[in-house]
Amino acid sequence: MVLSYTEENYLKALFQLTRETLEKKEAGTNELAAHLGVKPATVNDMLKKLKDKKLIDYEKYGKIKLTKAGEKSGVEVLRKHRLWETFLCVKLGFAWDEVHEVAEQLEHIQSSKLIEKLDKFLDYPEFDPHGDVIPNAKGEMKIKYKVCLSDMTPGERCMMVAVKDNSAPFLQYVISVGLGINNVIKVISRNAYDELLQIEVEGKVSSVSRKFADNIFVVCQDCMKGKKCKKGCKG
Amino acid sequence: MVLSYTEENYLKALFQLTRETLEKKEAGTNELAAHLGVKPATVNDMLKKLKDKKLIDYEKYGKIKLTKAGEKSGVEVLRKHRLWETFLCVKLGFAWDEVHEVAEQLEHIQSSKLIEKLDKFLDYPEFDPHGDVIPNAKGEMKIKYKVCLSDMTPGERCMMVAVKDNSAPFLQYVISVGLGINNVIKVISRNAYDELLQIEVEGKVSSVSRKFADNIFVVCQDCMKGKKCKKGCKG
DNA sequence: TATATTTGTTAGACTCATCTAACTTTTGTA
DNA sequence: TACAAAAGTTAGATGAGTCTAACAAATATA
Ligand SMILES: [Mn+2]
Ligand SMILES: [Mn+2]
Ligand SMILES: [Mn+2]
Ligand SMILES: [Mn+2]
Repeated sequence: MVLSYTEENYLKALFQLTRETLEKKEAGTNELAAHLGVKPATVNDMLKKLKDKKLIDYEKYGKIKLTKAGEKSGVEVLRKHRLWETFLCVKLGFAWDEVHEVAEQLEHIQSSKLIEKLDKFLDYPEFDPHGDVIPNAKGEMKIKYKVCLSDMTPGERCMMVAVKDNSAPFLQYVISVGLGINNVIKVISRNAYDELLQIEVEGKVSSVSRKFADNIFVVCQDCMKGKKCKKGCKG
Repeated sequence: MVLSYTEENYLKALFQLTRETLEKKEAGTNELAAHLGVKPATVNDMLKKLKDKKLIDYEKYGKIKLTKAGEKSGVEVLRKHRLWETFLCVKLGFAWDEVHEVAEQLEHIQSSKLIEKLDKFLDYPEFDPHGDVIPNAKGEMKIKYKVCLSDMTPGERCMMVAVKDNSAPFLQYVISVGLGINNVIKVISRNAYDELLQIEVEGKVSSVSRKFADNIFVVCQDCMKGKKCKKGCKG
C-alpha cells in the first residue's frame, strides 16, 4: 500500500501510543493530535481516510485502534526511524541529541531494499542511541522497558537503559547530569514533599525532578546481573 | 531560505538545464516541464513563486535564468543527490541502476550537518556512480564532460567516463553491452545511413544506436594518457 | 441528577501542487 | 509578409493537509 508522508506519521504515532507503552490498546483524538502537534480537527479528517484504507478501526466518538495492516506500517516507520538514528550516531558521528529531527525525515524514504541493507550495514542493531528497541524486519520487538527511575526506592541501584523523551533539550539535560545509556544510578533519597530525587552517577550527586525521572527507563539490580527480575523491568 | 520539496526539484532541474550542460544559460517553460514530468501550466505557476522568492530571473514570455541564490540551492540539491548515490553504491552495495530513484528522495533531507558528515564518511568523492561530477561544499564543479561516444570517429579509442541518462533501463542496456565507467571503447565503424556505431569493449563487439551513443560521455586518448586535450573533453 | 468540563465532530476556508481546456504571444516558414 | 506551428499563459477545478470557530457527545463532578 502506498502511504503518504503524513499517513505514515499518523500510523507511527498510533503504534507508539497503543503498542509500545502497552497496557493501552487504543488512543483518542486529542491525544493523537497532541502527539503529532496538529489540531484535533485535522486528526478527525485523517481518521476517516485511515479508516477507509482499513488501517485503523474507528467509529464516531469511539476509540482509535490500529488494524493488523496499520500496525505493520506503523512499526515499519518506527524501525526505519531507529535504524537511521543508529546510522547517524554510529557511522557519521552525530551526538544522540542531534539525530531525532533528521530521522523524522529519513524514516519516510520509500525503499525496502534500502532499509534492509542499512540494517545489515549496521550489523542488525537491537537498540537505537536512546536505548529504544529497534523492531526487527518482521516488526517484532522483544523487550519493552517499563520501569522508570521514578519507580526506584531510595537505597536501590539501577541501570539506565533508555530515555522516553527524545527531544534535544531533555537529552542535553541528561548529559549535564553525567548520565548516559548503561550508566549505573544509585538512588540516595526522595523528598516527600516535591518528589525530588537525589541520585549518584559515577561519584557525582545530583537532584532531579519527578518529571525528569519519569523519562529515564532503568532496569533493576537483578536485571543488571542477568538474573530473573521481579519487577518486570523488561516488559 | 526554506524551500519545499517541489521548489528544490525545480531549482535542481534548472541547474542541470542551464549550468551543467553549459553553452545555454536559460531554459524554457516546456523544456522544464518535460524534464520534471509535469505540464507547462504547472511550471508556469511555479515560475511566479520562484520569481517572488528571487530564485529565478523571469519575465512573461521570456526565458528562465537562475539567480545566484537559485543556483546555490539548485547545485546543493544536486550535490546531495550524487553523494547519496555514492553512499548507496559504495557503502550499501547497491548497483548503479538502482540508486537514482532512492536518491531522488534522499536529496531532500534537510540537514547541512548531515551532508557534510556524509561527504567526509565517503572521503570526499569527486564522482558519483554514473561518473557525474559531485559539486564540492562550495558548489564548485571543476570538470564538465562534453564529448559523447557519438562525437568519435571510426578508428579512435576513447574511455567512458559518465552517462547522461541515469534511468534504470538505459543503465541496464549499458551493462548488457559490457560497458562501465572507465572502460576503453574502440570505435570500429559508423553506418552512414542510420548512424549505427560498431564498437569494441574488452574484445566484445556491439552495435549501438545514435541515441545510445549520445548518452555516453567519453574522453579522448590524450585525456586517457593525461596529456593536454584538443577536443575539450573535460569542458 | 443536573451541570460543567472534556473530548470529539463539522463546516468552511486556506495553501500547495497539480491538472485540462482555452487562449495569447512568439517563432519559423511558405 | 502572412499565417501556421510552437511555446507560453490563464482560468477554473481537484485533492491533500492544515486551520479556526462553532457545535455535539461523553464524562466527571457537585
Ligand atoms: Mn527519535
Ligand atoms: Mn530514538
Ligand atoms: Mn541520479
Ligand atoms: Mn548519478
